[in-house]
Amino acid sequence: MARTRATIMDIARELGLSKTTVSSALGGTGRISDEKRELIQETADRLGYVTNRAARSLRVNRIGTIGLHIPPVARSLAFYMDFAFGVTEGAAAADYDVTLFARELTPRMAFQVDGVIAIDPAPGEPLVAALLASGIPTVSVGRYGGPGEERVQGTLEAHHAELQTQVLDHLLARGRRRPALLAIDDAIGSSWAVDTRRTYTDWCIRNGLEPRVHEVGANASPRDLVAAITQAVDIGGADALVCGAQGQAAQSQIVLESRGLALGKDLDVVSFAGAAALETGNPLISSIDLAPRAYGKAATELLDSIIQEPDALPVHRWFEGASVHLVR
Amino acid sequence: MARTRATIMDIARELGLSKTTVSSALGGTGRISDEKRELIQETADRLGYVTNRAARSLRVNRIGTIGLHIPPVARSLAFYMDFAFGVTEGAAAADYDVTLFARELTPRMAFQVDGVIAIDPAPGEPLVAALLASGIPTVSVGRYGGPGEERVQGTLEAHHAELQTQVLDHLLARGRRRPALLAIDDAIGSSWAVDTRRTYTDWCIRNGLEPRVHEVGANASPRDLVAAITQAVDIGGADALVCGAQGQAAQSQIVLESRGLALGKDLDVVSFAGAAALETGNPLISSIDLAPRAYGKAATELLDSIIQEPDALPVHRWFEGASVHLVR
DNA sequence: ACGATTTGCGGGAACGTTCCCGCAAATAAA
DNA sequence: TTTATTTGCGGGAACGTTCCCGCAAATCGT
Repeated sequence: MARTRATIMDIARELGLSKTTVSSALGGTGRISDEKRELIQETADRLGYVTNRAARSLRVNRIGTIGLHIPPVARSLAFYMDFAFGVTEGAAAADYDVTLFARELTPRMAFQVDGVIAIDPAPGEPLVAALLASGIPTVSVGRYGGPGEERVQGTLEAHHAELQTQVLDHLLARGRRRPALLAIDDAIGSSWAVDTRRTYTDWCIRNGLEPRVHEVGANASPRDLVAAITQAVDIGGADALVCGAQGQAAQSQIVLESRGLALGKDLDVVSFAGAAALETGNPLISSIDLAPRAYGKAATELLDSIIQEPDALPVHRWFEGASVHLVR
Repeated sequence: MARTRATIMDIARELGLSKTTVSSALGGTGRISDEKRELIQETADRLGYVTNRAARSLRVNRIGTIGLHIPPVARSLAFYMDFAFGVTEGAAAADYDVTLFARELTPRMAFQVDGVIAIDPAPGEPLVAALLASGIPTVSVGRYGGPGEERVQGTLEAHHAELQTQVLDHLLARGRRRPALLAIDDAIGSSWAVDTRRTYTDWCIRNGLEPRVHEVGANASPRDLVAAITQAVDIGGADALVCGAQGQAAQSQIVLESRGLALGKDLDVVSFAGAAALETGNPLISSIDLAPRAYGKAATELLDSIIQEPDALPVHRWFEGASVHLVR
């Protein structure tokens, strides 16, 4: 069909105007009468004009692409997938492409992006460190605790501590006194994983409860999970399960129910990172909805603002889109 | 650090040559003495030169980006995440970027890519249909059964039927006579889902067994899964569970083991789409490893060849990277 | 009414590549 | 030796934008 796209010159010729006029009309710059601006916009639509990103990139000296780094250990989680789509959504709005960053960083990759979003980076994650060293505008979602942290120009964080405390308080209000945390293995070491553990422990101490932490591992097999649950409930006598990773609360639900235990009565299960159809909206599971899609979009917006203003001081921003869902 | 990248002109000046010479040396075109070619390559590396994709795109009239469409229903599956990384890997090798396609297609998106990969498209998936209508080179991974199918210029398929039959035969060899299929809800309607069901049913009939199909839904909650398993085993008296979706076999494992059933003895569980750490390599679960990463890479290679040769006839290609893992 | 300013628009260059062509020197064919 | 051909390289244009500047006409201030 449309083998060769309409250019700005086609519009100009069609209307007997100059390319400059058309360009500034479309770009919203310069001084142009409203009538002409509308006229130009109209014919642009009619001709199916879409601006040639290569030409623009070349001219304005911007790549038009942002990189997205997802921690290798945890890529399978739905959270990251949703987050990625949130990023692309925000990117499209600001006229960026998104490229996924795989393991190793070739120097060329660093030059092919205007900026990078790293979600839940482990401190010292080699790819991120390399990116930072090359001076590329970088947003860390969750704090990056590794070397070169001072070069991170933007950090986006959710109110994990507050949200988690709300859920824990709710547990307390329901009379639970022996809640156990199914914590993600520390090997990941993301600020989220670290903070979660700390929030839980501090909260326990503050409320005079004994912390019960059980490691599970981000890619835990169902068997590992069962083992951890058994350990927590049978040996530890837990009366509530606080699940860190997405989906683990829902899985715990089956395990416990298959033992004849009733959620909400015999014990409670809550999720710190509720999965869409599994936990969020589950009438028996209190959960935190991290709103990954909006989270990703917010990250892109932050990155974009940093790219626009490269010399600004490092900025820390809070993501306000997360929410808790409490049962009953 | 590197605020402004070295250009081809910088290399030319440094060596007292012309940009043409440098360009063709780097691009491997034209007639150049080997000595000069090496020399140019050397200094290019030394200066950290990396070709400006915008300039190249503009000149050679190619976008340098391919779109990836993942079915909205099933995005959370690890398979698609791995597949996406396989695509980016292959794309990097052929010097493409990858952009994720979200729900709606704005006409501009269609013009911002050289081609599209659609993995497991539902027949009639609106985004894919729109893409096809716009005449963009398109690869369908799994068959696209919808309107405009004749415009699909490349199809990549794995030998699902053969692989699945191997697994089923293995079940038969182990003495199982009442295997039940946990099938993904037909709403998705991808060729994989349809073929799977058909393969199972035909195989049953061929072997004189009664087909037992239980719907589960791609985003089934653990509870739904438990219900299906209960139905299959308790009511249907199944002696083997054939799981369609990734991760369901591993979940079935817990459900069954928590009932005191021994996998491999009392009954068998197999997966038609083994998840990496959960099922593939699980000593109790036979599974098909779809090798999503390699699969994705193969898809990009196919798409690239189509982009190079736009007028070729539609091509169907088999992906040979999948494999089965049989227990014992 | 006359100068100053603003408004509306166009010419041209530049971004970094690739590619077509041209041309001298070297080499081969006669 | 003379004539063809090949080899090695450079000049210049073009891809589609954006942006700086210039300039006439319209509008304003007094």
